[in-house]
Amino acid sequence: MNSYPTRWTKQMKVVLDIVYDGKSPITADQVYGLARKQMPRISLGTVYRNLNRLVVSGLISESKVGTVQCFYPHPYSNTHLECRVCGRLYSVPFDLSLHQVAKETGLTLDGYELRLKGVCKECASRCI
Amino acid sequence: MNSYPTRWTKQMKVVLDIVYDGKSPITADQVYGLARKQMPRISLGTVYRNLNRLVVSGLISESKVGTVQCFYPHPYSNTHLECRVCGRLYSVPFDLSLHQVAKETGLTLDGYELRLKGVCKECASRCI
DNA sequence: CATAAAGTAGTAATGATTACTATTATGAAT
DNA sequence: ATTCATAATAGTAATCATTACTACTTTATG
Repeated sequence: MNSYPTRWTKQMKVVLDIVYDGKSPITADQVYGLARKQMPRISLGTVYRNLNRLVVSGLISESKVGTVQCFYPHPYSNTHLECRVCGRLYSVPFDLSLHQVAKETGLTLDGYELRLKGVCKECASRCI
Repeated sequence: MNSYPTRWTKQMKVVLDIVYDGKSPITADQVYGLARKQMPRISLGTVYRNLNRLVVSGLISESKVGTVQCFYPHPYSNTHLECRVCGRLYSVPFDLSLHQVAKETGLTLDGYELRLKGVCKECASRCI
């Protein structure tokens, strides 16, 4: 599916630096916008290709927020509540012990995404 | 975002029955295919609209598998491993106590999706 | 330097989902 | 039962993130 990087190109370095410099999750399109400032002719396909290669190699991490992929400089875990009524996504302060899960399952893990499905407090209070 | 059903239509009943009768998760497109056998002129948009309304009302559940939405007759929880190298999705026999999570967070929950991020055994053994 | 393979730019295609619009069906009030 | 406002539908077009394709360029290596 994803290919492993074999050559270290200028475009790959630009993409990597942008993800590393970012303080918050960034989308492929945002990386594209920033990359074009340094390298105006870089193409969106190249940005996607390099982001995916960097994920494969473990240099950056990725997770889906809503419908779009977001990229992070480091392994990343999060918990969200997805309200089935309003469809909104809420960040939830809940932590899973990745170490414990890795132990129980015998898997090598970098991070997790926990999507809780239910009804948010606002929608619940409206008695819908 | 999603609208709440106010009228009980034939199309809604057809969609609901198909999801209820299914033994396994079903996509909107599959529901559309089955619905057309009973109601040849039903439109895909109507299938989507009714599926979403049924989710909002809590009569059925939904979760994303890869890039597509899947629908289930009952609240549904699952754990998957997403391999960052090959991109494949593996079902993992790990259960989270939803009751415990609900207690800790104070939320009303129907189910969860836990996406573990790491490297699958096959890719790990290839030493990539 | 030569050369094969990997990467890139630019553009077109994909595919699930949503939006739009004219028409039809529904349910509450008369 | 008939009327009537409005919710829902069919059919089609549009979105939009992501991937695929192709001719050209760059890279690593003998």
